[in-house]
Amino acid sequence: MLYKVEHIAMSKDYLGELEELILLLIVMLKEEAYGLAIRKALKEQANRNVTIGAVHGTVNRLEKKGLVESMLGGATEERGGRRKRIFTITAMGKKLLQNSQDVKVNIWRQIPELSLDKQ
Amino acid sequence: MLYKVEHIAMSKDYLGELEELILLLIVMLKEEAYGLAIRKALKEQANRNVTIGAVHGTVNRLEKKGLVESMLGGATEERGGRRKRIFTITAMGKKLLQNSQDVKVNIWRQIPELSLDKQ
DNA sequence: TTATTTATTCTATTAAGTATAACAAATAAA
DNA sequence: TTTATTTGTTATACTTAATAGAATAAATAA
Repeated sequence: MLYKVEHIAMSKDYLGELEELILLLIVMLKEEAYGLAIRKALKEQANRNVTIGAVHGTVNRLEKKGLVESMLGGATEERGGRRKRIFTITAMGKKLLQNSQDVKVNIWRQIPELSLDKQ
Repeated sequence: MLYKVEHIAMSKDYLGELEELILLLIVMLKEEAYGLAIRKALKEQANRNVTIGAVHGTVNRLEKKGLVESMLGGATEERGGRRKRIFTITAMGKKLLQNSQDVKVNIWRQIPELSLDKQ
């Protein structure tokens, strides 16, 4: 059968699961918020093993949506390797991140303690 | 070019964004956790307008993963309409839900208040 | 120049999220 | 006892997010 397809392009007003985590980690990591460091933090903080490709895919999406900005780090550090691409959260990113957490905390508050106790 | 595709089927140990929200709402709604009520709660609690198809798609996925169970509600209530399919969270669901929130709360705790203040 | 290190980008694919329409089952009304 | 109305779930088609794995790029060191 046929379906009417009416696609109104607009940026979602909420974050994907990995998007939220990575956005949080970018805030946490500050000046050290770049691809590999984010990947490491995901492992340490969330026990998540994501590939570096997945991390970059996500930060690029976040940047496209205007939730983060990026700039290249200095090249004159005494080490080999390419320059880091440092990410920082934007005002819009902050708002969305705060809201995502608020919504969940609010629901948690409406759940009586016993509901989630281990039997 | 060619890529080796080695698919090891295994259930992820974390929740998608909507999965987490709906799982939380199922706990909150208790005996009233069925499709339409979940949809309504998403609107009220998270300001999310998702279609009923999206809700059922998600709860079915959650059940397939063993994170919720469902059973049909009584039919003898004084109202028309089909019987409700009531969802309850499983022990595994609880564990995952608790962990998802713990991870995020932990990162939030490592972020100095000022990092997210409005300028 | 070549090797090593540190990092990002590209390609292909699966999984999650979504809208819309169709269908099903219960009671109420004709 | 059919038809309407209400309340609900299922099916289909599609877009976006998440992912793995390989390739590429740019910096310093040998």
